[in-house]
Amino acid sequence: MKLSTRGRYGTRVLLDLALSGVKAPVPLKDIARRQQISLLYLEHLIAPLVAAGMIRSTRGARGGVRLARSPQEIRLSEVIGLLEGSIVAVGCIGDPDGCPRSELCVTRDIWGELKKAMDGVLESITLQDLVERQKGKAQSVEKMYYI
Amino acid sequence: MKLSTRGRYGTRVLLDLALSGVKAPVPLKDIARRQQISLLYLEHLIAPLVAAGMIRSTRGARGGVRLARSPQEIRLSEVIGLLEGSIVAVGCIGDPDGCPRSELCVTRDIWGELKKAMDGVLESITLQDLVERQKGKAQSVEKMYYI
DNA sequence: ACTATGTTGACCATAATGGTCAACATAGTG
DNA sequence: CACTATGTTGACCATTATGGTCAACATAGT
Repeated sequence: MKLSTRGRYGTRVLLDLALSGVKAPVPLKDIARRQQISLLYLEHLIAPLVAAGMIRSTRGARGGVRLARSPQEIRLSEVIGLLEGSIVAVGCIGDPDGCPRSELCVTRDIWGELKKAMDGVLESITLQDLVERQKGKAQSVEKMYYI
Repeated sequence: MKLSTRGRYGTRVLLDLALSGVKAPVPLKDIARRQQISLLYLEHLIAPLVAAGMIRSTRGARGGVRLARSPQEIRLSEVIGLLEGSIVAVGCIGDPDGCPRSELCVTRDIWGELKKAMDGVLESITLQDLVERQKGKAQSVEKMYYI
């Protein structure tokens, strides 16, 4: 049970975009270099984000990608949902008819609670939160170097 | 990102053992039949649980497996940990030197929080809790049939 | 026209998942 | 003692997910 690179890379890519703060399209090449992700892989990574209208892309020279919404309006739950599929995606949840003992099944309830706990965490964090945390961290590191 | 059958089957097997409440060894064959799990797969499933001393096995005729501890003392966090490995097992967590930017990485923190949330849920549930929930459910279903 | 980008679908290597098989070890039973 | 019912172990296998690459293409600037 683990988070794959998709969710992690994707989140970093979005944070990269949010931090740069520019409105102009950012070439994937730049993001790939900064985040140390293969460009070829990155192209596939962002496809679901583009499809979902979370980022907008521009082709051609001076093209690239940019956030389609403000960072306050992008929740990690949505990001992870797009890139990893449903968290704790147990077959018997969501498809109640899949399991004949769904009514009686206690363990099923547990996986549901687990999912809810994770959703809660991710729902509560927006891209803007990440940006602020990042800025805070960078600052404290700077201070450390001064001392 | 999903829970595999290992964690789910394993939990059901333990619940099965706890519900039967017998001290005598229960043959894997019986558990496999009740839980609809292939016997051959089940044998492999329980290996880590035996190795960890959560269940005890007896070979030979009239052998089988039984809980090595009381259900109050078995937490789901431990079960899932044994069967699925660490939840949200992101490489960069646990191995702080793996990632050069671990100090600065904000997303890393998020995965840590996610893990904590899940651990919290699983830590709080013991096998005994499952037993009681199950009994409650069975009862309410009975009532439904009476009406 | 040319070049710099993103898009798409095919392809591939590796590992994880879910499962089976066969050989073996061990404990009871007749 | 022979036999049978169990659990143990390691090899094996098919399918899918993961992580990635390649090549052909579409499109927008210069």
